[in-house]
Amino acid sequence: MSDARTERAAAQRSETRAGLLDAALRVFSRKGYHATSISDLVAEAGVARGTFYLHFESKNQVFLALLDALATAFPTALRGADTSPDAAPLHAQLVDIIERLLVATRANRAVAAILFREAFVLDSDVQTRVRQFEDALHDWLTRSLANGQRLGWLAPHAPDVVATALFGMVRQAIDRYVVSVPHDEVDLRAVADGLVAFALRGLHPRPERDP
Amino acid sequence: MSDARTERAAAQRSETRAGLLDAALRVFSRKGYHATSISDLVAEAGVARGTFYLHFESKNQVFLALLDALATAFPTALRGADTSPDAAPLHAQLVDIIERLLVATRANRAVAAILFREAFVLDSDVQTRVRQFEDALHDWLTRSLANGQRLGWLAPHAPDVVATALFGMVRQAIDRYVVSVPHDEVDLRAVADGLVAFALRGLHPRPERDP
Amino acid sequence: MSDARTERAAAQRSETRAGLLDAALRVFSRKGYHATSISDLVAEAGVARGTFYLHFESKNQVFLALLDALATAFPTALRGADTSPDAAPLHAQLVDIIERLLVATRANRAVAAILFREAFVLDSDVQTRVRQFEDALHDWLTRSLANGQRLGWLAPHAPDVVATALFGMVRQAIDRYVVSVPHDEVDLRAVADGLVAFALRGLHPRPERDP
Amino acid sequence: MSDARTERAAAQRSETRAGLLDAALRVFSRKGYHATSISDLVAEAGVARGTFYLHFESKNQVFLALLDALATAFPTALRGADTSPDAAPLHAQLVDIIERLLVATRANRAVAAILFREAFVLDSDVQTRVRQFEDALHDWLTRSLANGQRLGWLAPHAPDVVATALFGMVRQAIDRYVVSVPHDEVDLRAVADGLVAFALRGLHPRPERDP
DNA sequence: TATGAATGAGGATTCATTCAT
DNA sequence: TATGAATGAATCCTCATTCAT
Repeated sequence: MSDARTERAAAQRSETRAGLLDAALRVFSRKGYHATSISDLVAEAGVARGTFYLHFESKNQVFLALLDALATAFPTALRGADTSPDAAPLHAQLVDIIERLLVATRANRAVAAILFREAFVLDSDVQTRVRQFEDALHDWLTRSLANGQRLGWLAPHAPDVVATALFGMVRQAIDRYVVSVPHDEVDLRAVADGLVAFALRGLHPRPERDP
Repeated sequence: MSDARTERAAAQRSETRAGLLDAALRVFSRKGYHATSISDLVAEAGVARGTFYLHFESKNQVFLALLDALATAFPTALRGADTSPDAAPLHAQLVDIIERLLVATRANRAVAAILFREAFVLDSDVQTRVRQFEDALHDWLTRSLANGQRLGWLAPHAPDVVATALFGMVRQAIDRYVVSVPHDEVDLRAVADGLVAFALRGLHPRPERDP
Repeated sequence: MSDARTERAAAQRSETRAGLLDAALRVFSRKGYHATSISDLVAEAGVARGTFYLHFESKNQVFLALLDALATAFPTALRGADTSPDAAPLHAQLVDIIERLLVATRANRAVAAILFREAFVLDSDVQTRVRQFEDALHDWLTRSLANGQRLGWLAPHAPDVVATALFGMVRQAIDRYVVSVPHDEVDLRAVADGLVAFALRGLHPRPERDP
Repeated sequence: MSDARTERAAAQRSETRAGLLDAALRVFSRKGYHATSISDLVAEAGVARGTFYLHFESKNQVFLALLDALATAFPTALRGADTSPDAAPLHAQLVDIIERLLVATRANRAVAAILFREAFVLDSDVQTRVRQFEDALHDWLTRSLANGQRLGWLAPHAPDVVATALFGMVRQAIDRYVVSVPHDEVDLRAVADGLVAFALRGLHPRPERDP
């Protein structure tokens, strides 16, 4: 009974929670995760200190909640890429994927900044989660590379090392062209194109092109 | 006057300082920079709290002192590489340089760990210093690439993006094969070789090899 | 919304603050300002250390808050004096004013003690405030004396020196008869009378009275 | 035996002690007593920290040693005044005494500053000594005044109050015209003259002068 | 006697967290 | 559910004092 009242309360509750997440995003962007105190959070959100603990156990849980948004945005963005065999050639497909990745990250710039720069001051359980995600990604990359080599699609470099290299390339590109840049003034398609071109062709001048 | 006494005092002083630096290295490795308190430091070094402040102004200064060791080790290591024109071919030279870089980093693993993982919780002046170093390195890389392209030695990719990619590759390799690995069980020459091969040739299977 | 809760909270807050001020008054009286630590304060008030910083920024702010009480009591006390032209003769009026001054000071004995004895260990901004107040008072006294001399009401002594002397007289009287005396056992009217008599007539035996 | 060596050692010892006292005077003048640390003292004196404790038990003892100089200078200065019955008239004699007092204080300005402004942060035994000195002076003044009144030389005001007033007058004059003034730019004879004139004649315009 | 490195008690301050309302 | 005053553990840092040389 009194469903209306219950519903209303639930709505208000999730509103408060959303307000806290919004505020967190803003303060984290401004001061960084580590330098932000619970006081800063509740002040920005305009709620009482105690209210925070009704919704989150700790600052880490806030970050995890924000991370969920990123974790959702990523697959969504990538799912939009057309990877069917008869679509664009490999190069264009890869550029498309990388660009979507960069754009999705830019939409969650503040979270990405924490993830890349302050992961090590997060609680150890969050660190574990992040590390697991990275490991999973690295393993998937390594297997994909090994597979591509077996099929003759890729040059036969050490898969583990190349996976590491690819991961580092993209990570640094995100840091440089997305996280460190205050506004959306970088052409991410050009960046994606440059990365893919380099990753596919390498720095060696191609002798066969000369003639 | 009384040089003997003065000398002995100075010796004792620098011994204590060295002990503090050693202890810092150990505790930072174990708990991370941010999670380490001055209490932890002096407990590990076996000196009184006040003694710390006799030698360092703050935890940041300790890190800077440790960083100096790394900053010294790097050029020394790289100077050993033979980069004369008639030495080994480019590939072998690059492998040599990268390997020396990785080895030198391994010798200062704890400092590198802080540098890569916790740079953002260091004092802003240290952050500035680190950022300046990275920027200088990036600029040098970019200019070198542009130069190599003009001379026809390198493929014409976007220099800024490629510099970013190269930086990220090496950084991630250091993180994965040096910092994250507790003991010296990784063959860094193999890693260096893999990185250089990938960076020079790219992932594309080489058509000219097919026939 | 929920005015009752907010009001109650505010009441509790100002109660705690008052308790801290009360405690401060007691401890300052007992140990002096400089010798009192924040620990002493909170122990006397029976609150936690952190609570102190919820209400005051520093020990200095506590003193300033106590000083406000004195700064309020003074004008109030003096306003009670009847200084209309057709009231009592000058001598009686002056005695009344000085007595009210001494009584008001006695009601804030602990603060006066700090003000007179430990002003120089207070923060420099408090020192500045105190010094400004003293300077203003000295200037007012000097101008009043010069004025009285021009009108023929006062003997033609050097106004600046006499202002200094008057200030010192009252100050020392406060120190001796108010601050240094634990209880209210001094007849402040008699003190005021003695001061005024001396200040008006001087030590010289009055020749004209002899005959 | 070896008297020469012993003597030389004693000479050096008292030289070090004198150097510390000199340094103390300088630093106290610059930073005030309370704000001066032992470190400041030994740094200014150019000796080691331990050396300080070979000569003084504490900062308080340094101040006491400096106070001795003042305690010696005072009687010396006053002894120079000609107080024989057939010398100058009372007024002139008093001016002479007060001026000598002010001048002697000016020669020991730094010590006087501490005495007047920071007496309450000194050790309790020093406080006791200072208080005893003040009490003795007050008692002597009171007795002298009572005596003068009995002999008809002085007007019959309350001796205790007048003693307090006189003490405060001089004290404040010292504070204003000696301690607070950086250089010797005040005409202390004029100040002494103003004080004595005021103390003898009072503020009341003298009716007998009018005709 | 002089040195100066080391000591550690003591003080200030912050901030995540609790709990009565 | 929301509030916000209170808590107190944890941390940084200073400085008078000691003591081996």
